[in-house]
Amino acid sequence: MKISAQEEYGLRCLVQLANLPSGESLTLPQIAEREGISAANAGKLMWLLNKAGFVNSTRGTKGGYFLARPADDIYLNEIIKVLDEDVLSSHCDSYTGVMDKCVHTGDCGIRPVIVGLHEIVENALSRITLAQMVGNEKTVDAMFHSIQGINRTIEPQRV
Amino acid sequence: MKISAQEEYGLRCLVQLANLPSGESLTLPQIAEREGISAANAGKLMWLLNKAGFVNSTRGTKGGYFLARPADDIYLNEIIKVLDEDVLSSHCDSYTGVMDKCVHTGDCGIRPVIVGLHEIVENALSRITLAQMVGNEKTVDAMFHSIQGINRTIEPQRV
DNA sequence: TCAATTCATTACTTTTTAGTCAAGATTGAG
DNA sequence: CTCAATCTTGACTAAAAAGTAATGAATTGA
Ligand code: FES
Ligand code: FES
Repeated sequence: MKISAQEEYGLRCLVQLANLPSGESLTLPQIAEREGISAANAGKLMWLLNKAGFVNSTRGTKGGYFLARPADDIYLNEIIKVLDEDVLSSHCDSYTGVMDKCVHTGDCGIRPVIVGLHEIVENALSRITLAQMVGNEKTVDAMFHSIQGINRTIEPQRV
Repeated sequence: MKISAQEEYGLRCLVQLANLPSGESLTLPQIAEREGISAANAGKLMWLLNKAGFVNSTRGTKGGYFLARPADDIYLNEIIKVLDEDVLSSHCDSYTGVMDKCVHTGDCGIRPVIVGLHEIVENALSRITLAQMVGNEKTVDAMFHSIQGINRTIEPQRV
């Protein structure tokens, strides 16, 4: 269970844009430098994010990328869904071994656990916006734990 | 954020062994058939799990694999740690782009989120035993949600 | 003993993911 | 208009993960 390179770097690039004063934009070399990746790689990531509607771009001198929507309106689960295709809905089509379909047809004790795990992650991500990732480590860490702390699936107790 | 093939199939093979009546064992072809993977692949997985101490094996006719410990004593996070190396503790060494180290030295808003996500998963897995994955889909699903429901990180409220 | 069965280990091949390159298109400045 | 800066796009290359093959070693039973 790990995050892919595309998710990691794509997310980082978006945070760089979210970090920007309103009206400004970043070029590929600028993004690349700030994240320590190559400009070519940044280009590919921004292309994906552009296609998905998270960023807009302008060409030519003074061109660059900027967020297409307000950062506090973009939730991380939307981003992750674009950067790494959704496996939650197709688990049994993805891990088929040498067969065409999962062998545990119908009754399966694995699926609820794996799918449940992915749901937990999805759930956690859907509570965080891009805007909330801007800031220093301490602030973001506090935000994360505060949000996840509220993530209770238990019913309120009666007193 | 997805589970790797090794995690998926390794876990499945262990569940097959956990499913077994006490004293019995499964050969590689048997495991392979039950999981719809090749015997060679099953062999590699079982080799890993054997090295890690989750299963024991006997050779020769009537040989096979069986759990080295009681299934209700094996937690999923231990298994996953063996099947897919731990990324939780080394995030900034893994995604370094073209540099040697992460660029956001010291103060980073990404790390707490990524690390936090992995912690959530680790946490969820550490609450489930292999024994709890034996059973039909409905039972396991109920077990999973019941356990995760209790997974609250919020302090008890004062009244 | 000897042959069949089974695990053990390492090397190899294939597939997938990650990352790079190069040619093209658009924009703005002078 | 022309040029340099910049994004766009698809093909290409490299690296990592997944899966296969082959050889060797232990065990059992005839
Ligand atoms: S994992 Fe797909 S049916 Fe069990
Ligand atoms: S992700 Fe490593 S320092 Fe930010």
